[in-house]
Amino acid sequence: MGRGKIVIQRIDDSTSRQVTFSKRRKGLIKKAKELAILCDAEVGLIIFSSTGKLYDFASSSMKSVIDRYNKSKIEQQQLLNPASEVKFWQREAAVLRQELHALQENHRRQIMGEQLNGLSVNELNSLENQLEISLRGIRTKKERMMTHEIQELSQKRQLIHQENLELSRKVQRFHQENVELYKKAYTASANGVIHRELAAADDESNTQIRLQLSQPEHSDYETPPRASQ
Amino acid sequence: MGRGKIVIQRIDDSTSRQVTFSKRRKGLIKKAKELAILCDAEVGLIIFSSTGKLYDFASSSMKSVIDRYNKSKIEQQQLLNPASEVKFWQREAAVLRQELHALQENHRRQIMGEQLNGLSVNELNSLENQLEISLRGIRTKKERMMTHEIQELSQKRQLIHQENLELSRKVQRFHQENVELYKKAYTASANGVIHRELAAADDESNTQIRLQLSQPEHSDYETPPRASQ
DNA sequence: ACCTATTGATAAGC
DNA sequence: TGCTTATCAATAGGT
Repeated sequence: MGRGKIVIQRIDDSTSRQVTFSKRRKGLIKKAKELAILCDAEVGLIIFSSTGKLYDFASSSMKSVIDRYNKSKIEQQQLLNPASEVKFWQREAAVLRQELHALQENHRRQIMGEQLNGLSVNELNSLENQLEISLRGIRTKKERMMTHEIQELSQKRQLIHQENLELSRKVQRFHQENVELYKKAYTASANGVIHRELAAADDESNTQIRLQLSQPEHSDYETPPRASQ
Repeated sequence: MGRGKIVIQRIDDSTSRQVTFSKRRKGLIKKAKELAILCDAEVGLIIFSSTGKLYDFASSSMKSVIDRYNKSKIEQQQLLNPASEVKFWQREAAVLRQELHALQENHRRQIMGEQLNGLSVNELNSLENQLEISLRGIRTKKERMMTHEIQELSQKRQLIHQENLELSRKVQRFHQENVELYKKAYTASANGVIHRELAAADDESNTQIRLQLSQPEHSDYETPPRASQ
């Protein structure tokens, strides 16, 4: 829809690509909004420009959408083990180990067996080089994977921690409200017995909350991993 | 765009809402695809119908998009937290890589340079062996460190997650108490205006909490934090 | 950023 | 759900 028809393939000219990106991104987000409103749907849209800038829209909140998405996906494929991610990396590590082992085995067979078949020193040399190159490749890959895993774990932990902080705030807010409501109820009502009960429960919760609240603040991550419990 | 103009607000008739949902969902996904292709963008789109059915599109993979989104979001607010753990490990990995590289470089210099100084083949042989032994030692150490780190991160995540669950329960309990207290206050007090305010705030919090509460259930934290081996 | 000719999306109806 | 068509909305190309 425009002055002319266009083919849907990467726009080569960087300028018009950028212009088109702006226009269409705006349109896409508008339509996402409309769909959410018209059809009472929950919609989340994430866009990264080719330059890496993030644009997003969510009818509720992106967190809610992503959580619901993950929940759906997990429900969808309950066939798979819930420990999928760890399992994945375990499998991956096993594959790498095997790969390595096979290579070593191969190597051994080569130099033990075929040496007798009269390979020249040059041939052996190139064989050795080849094997060393692939070994290095495997090591690099393994290292990348582990680094990646560490990063992902850190990120996830960060997310959970943020959630934790939010929950802490929520607890505090509730407690505040609770106290206020209690005052209202207590001053307004003639019956003090029931309320004294509630007040006691409140006090009990209160101390516990203070403990909880102090935790996230002080357990910063750079601290050694020792579980303090 | 259609036989008539429409107002953007929830379509009341359930049938036409469903029909519109089908059409517009299809259109939205098409446009998301086009944007990704035309502008070389990474796009993720998640749609839940009002009946809860999930529809999604991702130009790469949804995992990739969501990970990148989280990364972006964390980076955005990481201006406050420059001493980040991720950065630390990135640095650490870089250091290890350099160490390795330096060693290899050293090795090369040894066998390339000092060979001219008239070392015997036997001497060179033992030198090579020595270097390989120390290399292997470093690799083993590095690997142990990374594995250890992964285990620790998993454990920490698990701990924080448990904290999270407890906080969630606490929030729920508070909310429950809150509701009860509110009832007391409302029935006992003559002044209804102030309390209606409180009740509204309560409702708002309530929905948010439900979202929060539903989360931990579905994330795969129950996964044993144990890294294999 | 703004302007239109033109294409594309879709509301309504079957 | 799919097809058709009149209409409206998005946008390509230009300024």
